[in-house]
Amino acid sequence: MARFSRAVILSTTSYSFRVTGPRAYHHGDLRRVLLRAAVTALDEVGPAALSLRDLARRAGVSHAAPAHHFGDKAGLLTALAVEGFDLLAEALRAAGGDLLDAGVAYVRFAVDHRAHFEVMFRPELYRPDDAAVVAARARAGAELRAGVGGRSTGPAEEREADVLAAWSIVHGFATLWLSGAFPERVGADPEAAARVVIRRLFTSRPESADS
Amino acid sequence: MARFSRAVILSTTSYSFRVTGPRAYHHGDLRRVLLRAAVTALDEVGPAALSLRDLARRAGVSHAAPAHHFGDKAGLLTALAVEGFDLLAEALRAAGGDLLDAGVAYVRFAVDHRAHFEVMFRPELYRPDDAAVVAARARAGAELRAGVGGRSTGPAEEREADVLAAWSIVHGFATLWLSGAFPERVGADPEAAARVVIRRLFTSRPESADS
DNA sequence: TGTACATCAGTGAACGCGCGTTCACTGATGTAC
DNA sequence: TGTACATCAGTGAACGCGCGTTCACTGATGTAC
Repeated sequence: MARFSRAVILSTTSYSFRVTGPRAYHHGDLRRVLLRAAVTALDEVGPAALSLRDLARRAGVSHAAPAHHFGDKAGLLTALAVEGFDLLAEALRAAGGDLLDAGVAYVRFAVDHRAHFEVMFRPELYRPDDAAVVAARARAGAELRAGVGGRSTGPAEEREADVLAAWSIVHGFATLWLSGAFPERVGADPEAAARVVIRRLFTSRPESADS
Repeated sequence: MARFSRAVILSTTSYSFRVTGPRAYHHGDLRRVLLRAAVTALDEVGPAALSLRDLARRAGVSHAAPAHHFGDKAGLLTALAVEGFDLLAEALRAAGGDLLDAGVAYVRFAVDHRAHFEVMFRPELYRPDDAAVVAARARAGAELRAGVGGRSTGPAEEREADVLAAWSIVHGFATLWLSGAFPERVGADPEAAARVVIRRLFTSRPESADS
């Protein structure tokens, strides 16, 4: 488990936090710059209006340069999804094994990394069967199960249902928050609101305990 | 309340179920045919690749015809969102005031009307401030609160949190299901799986009752 | 019943635009000698 | 230390395509008389 978490950290680092890449030829680190530009562009115009030419413009390189690194748009978004799943895995790991903290961390990740989050769960935008994506998604999934199912002592089916319930409630909260679906009275602090909502899980309500 | 539900039915009817429109000039009911074509196109290629010219091709009319009815793509998706919110309101109303039934109905709506569902919660695709959308969204919201908060007897803040929790869990389940994020072992029946997950809400888990 | 007219849904040619893709190229870097 | 060469990230011109938009038009329908 400790070794596994370490692997997650290293992987995340190599995709997102390394300042100087192993191969900085002419530009310096165009691959990373393009990924950053993609995040900005996704935040501004959304996935539908994203184009490689626009990213090249934002990065100050010729329009044909992005193809050298990612091939096409799906290739770029595949790299972004890998980065996102690794960031999520790290966020969940850092939250420890507590259900409430892990849930809040999930919501915080979605709000802080909106572009990554929206790409990750829209597999038609990238290549979900890519080996790096499959591995990164598995790492995030393992952290998710550790954050929720770890405290559960019931039968396997119950633990599985607990994981799905916790995942659903935090994913739904994050998605609805990002889309602006909640009424204003919910407030402006997603983490505080998420905390209140997540507490409703696995906590009985007197008048519905019989159902 | 009975009058309100009636209004929902009428509204839904006018947008979706009326076979002959009030104005069928040359084509017959091009507006409705284009909306149907949009649903098919959204299911096939997603919102990013949707184009008015493609819809015209599918409907067998000239490429300039859709502009007469919807102005632009956002106008068409606004009409689709209205239709979607009314269909959702009706589905929730038909489920009655039971939390579990309403939750399952929400998931069933998302799976059966995937195109509508995906557009509804992506406000950047349409005009969320359009009067018809605001009204339809309010109708669906009222049904949602009736399906969940109606059984709650606690203080207002608790009822509000209950509604957000229930909405989040069913919305998250539907979203994750549609994106194919769940592992295979969850099965192929979304309603059965949703039922198991929704039961976890407001039902205490022995080992976490203290948190 | 018949005619003349107004309405307006839908046509189709034309336009400019941004896109992805191709491909011969340039030139900075790393390395062999 | 210096030179010659191989590598390959990034260039830029060119292309064809589908898009949204415009606009004069066509022709079916409803209605006034």
